[in-house]
Amino acid sequence: MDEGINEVFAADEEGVRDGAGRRPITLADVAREARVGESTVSRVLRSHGSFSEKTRARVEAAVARLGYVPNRIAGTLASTGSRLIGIVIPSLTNIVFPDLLRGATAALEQEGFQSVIAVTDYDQDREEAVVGSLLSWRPAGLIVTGLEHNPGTRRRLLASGVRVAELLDTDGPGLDIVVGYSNRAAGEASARHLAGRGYRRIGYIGHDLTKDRRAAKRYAGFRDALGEAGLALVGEERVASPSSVEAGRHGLESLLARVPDLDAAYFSNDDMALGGYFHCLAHGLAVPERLALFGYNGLDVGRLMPQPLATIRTPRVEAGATAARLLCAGGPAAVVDLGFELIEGATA
Amino acid sequence: MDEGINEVFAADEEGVRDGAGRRPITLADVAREARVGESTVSRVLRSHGSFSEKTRARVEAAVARLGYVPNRIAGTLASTGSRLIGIVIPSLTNIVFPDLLRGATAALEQEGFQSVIAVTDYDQDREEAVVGSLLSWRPAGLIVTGLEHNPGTRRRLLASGVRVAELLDTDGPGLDIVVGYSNRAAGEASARHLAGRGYRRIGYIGHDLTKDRRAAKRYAGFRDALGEAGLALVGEERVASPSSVEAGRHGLESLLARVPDLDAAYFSNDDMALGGYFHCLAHGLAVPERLALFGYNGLDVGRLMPQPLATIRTPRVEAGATAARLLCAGGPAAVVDLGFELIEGATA
DNA sequence: ATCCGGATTGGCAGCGCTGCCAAATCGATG
DNA sequence: CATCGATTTGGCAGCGCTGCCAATCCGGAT
Repeated sequence: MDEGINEVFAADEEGVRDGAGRRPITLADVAREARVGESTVSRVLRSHGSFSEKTRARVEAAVARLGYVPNRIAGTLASTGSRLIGIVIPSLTNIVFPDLLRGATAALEQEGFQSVIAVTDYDQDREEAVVGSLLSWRPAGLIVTGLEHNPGTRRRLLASGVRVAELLDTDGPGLDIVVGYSNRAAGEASARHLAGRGYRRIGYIGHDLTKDRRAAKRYAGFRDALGEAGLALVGEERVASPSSVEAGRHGLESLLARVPDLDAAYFSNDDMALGGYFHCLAHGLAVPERLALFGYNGLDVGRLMPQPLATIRTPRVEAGATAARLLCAGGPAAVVDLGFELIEGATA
Repeated sequence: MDEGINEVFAADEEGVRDGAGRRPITLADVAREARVGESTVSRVLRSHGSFSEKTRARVEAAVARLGYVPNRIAGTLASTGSRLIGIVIPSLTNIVFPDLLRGATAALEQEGFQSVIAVTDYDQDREEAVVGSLLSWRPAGLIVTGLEHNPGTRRRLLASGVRVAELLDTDGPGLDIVVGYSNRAAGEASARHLAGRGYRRIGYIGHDLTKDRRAAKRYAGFRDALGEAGLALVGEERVASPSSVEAGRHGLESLLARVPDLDAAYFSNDDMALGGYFHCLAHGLAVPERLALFGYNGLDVGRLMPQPLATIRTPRVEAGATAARLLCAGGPAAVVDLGFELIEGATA
């Protein structure tokens, strides 16, 4: 009867895989198969505009028969706005960024958006490059991490006219939407907590602060609040590598070698603190009697340690989700401070 | 002189942000500004075909002056193959999948490809949906996790004619490219190791095996190899939740309540094992004398514990990178077994 | 039977770019 | 100064879809 269906595997009878010679099926093929116009097929597939029930059935039957998959590349080009959101994160090694992704992609999906992800390795030049690369997909919005960007990145972001959400930091001016919490205040809160508990010989173990600006802000806040309490860091150890359990363990070891009478250690994050805890366990240092430990992020693992880690819980998943929703909603520029929660734990 | 440059912020003098009225800059604008043809601009920007040095300079100047960002949506539609690879992973909560992403995106970027990521939450129906969604971007290839897919997913994958790489499992037939290692063999090796060390009352602590098929294969291999050694599991605990430190800690606690004389615990992965280790620490159970622990994945954290975790290191980053390279290379279907490495550690 | 308003439908011009092909240009040669 | 091959360039037809607009259809009112 109809030749349409024979076109499915046009010029390629060899079945599975190797569609080399197979012409891809387009909306026009579906229209021909269903004996309706192209725009009708388009309307039915997007449930947009009006069409009769009978037409819907015919189109859907044709789609099923041909195994048609709409081409979103073409769809996006033809329509005005894209349904894409670009997400730029510094790292995939630290679980906080997958957390952020998780919140964002879940919310995005609900709104019918797709996300494209790029990783900068904490390098601002790479950030500029990946922002350029993401912008070339003409996204409806961009989610980036932190407020610090090099001038090229800022220029591109601004010039593109694309909505931008900056995440996980509220200490400074934002470009558009800002969702997060104050890293500075988190550092301060940590210092006040340790000082209030009576610790006096406090040290810092951190990773590369020139790249991780948020960790640098926590460090600054911590130092300042310590100063206000009449205290000062009695020692610090910065490892050159990214944060890790290993860096925390070795960092604490080095610091203790130099400052044996340390009574509390503030770590740049929970991974580092976990490493420090392992060092204490391995060397029989009583926590927190001999040495108190304080982290940052509030990872699950800290809660499950024999002694729950004293730390600050940050709403990472929520930040991703909130940013995604705000971008989709298209409201005005805004700063959303989600706050953080100090967890007393048992290590400090 | 030339009106081109005045078009940059056409109809919008108010500067920064809110490009509402601003007409996006297209390749045609650049061509006009540089006083060359569109195809010349296209050639220069892609360094493809031939053009004089003088022309290159003029085009680049025009691009810089206008702040032009190529539109890859249009570029992809116009050219034949896309430079997109879709990546489907079950979860972002477990660090192994970000590891895989890391390897894949790094390799992909080097080859000039962009990746689009989707998460299934270990749900085969969601996998089918996200595969469909990714296919609508007409990717050059797809990276999926595992070999088990529901019939709809397989059909879509096959029908699309797109290259597919299935990762982290070699125990079964693949669709096209397969990169990973045998989970079954990993389970067997773990069992042989424990049996060889003289452990006799061995238990299993795992998460939801109906969803995580690879963990199920390790479990099966473990049981079988135990059987060959004349042993059997003396108890097992399956938590309904996804794997986590918490699940491991509570799982071991429950199991020990039921089987107090357990002498070794095999966990579905390192996160679970870490939880188990914490339980032992918290309750003063000597490891490995009173209870031996064995994990899976070879996470960094296991290596840094006071006693390094006995586990199996899996090449996750390498698997991602290898799959990406094979997809880009476009060679024939293949199975690449990257193997795994048993780490003796000190907990078993 | 005729007319009317709303529901439904099809045609077609782009979206911004690439790929093809023909035209123009250049430089060296006869 | 004409000629020829190689290099460089521009024009334009799509890629597959959406959005607009005009055409058609339908059922009830006149």
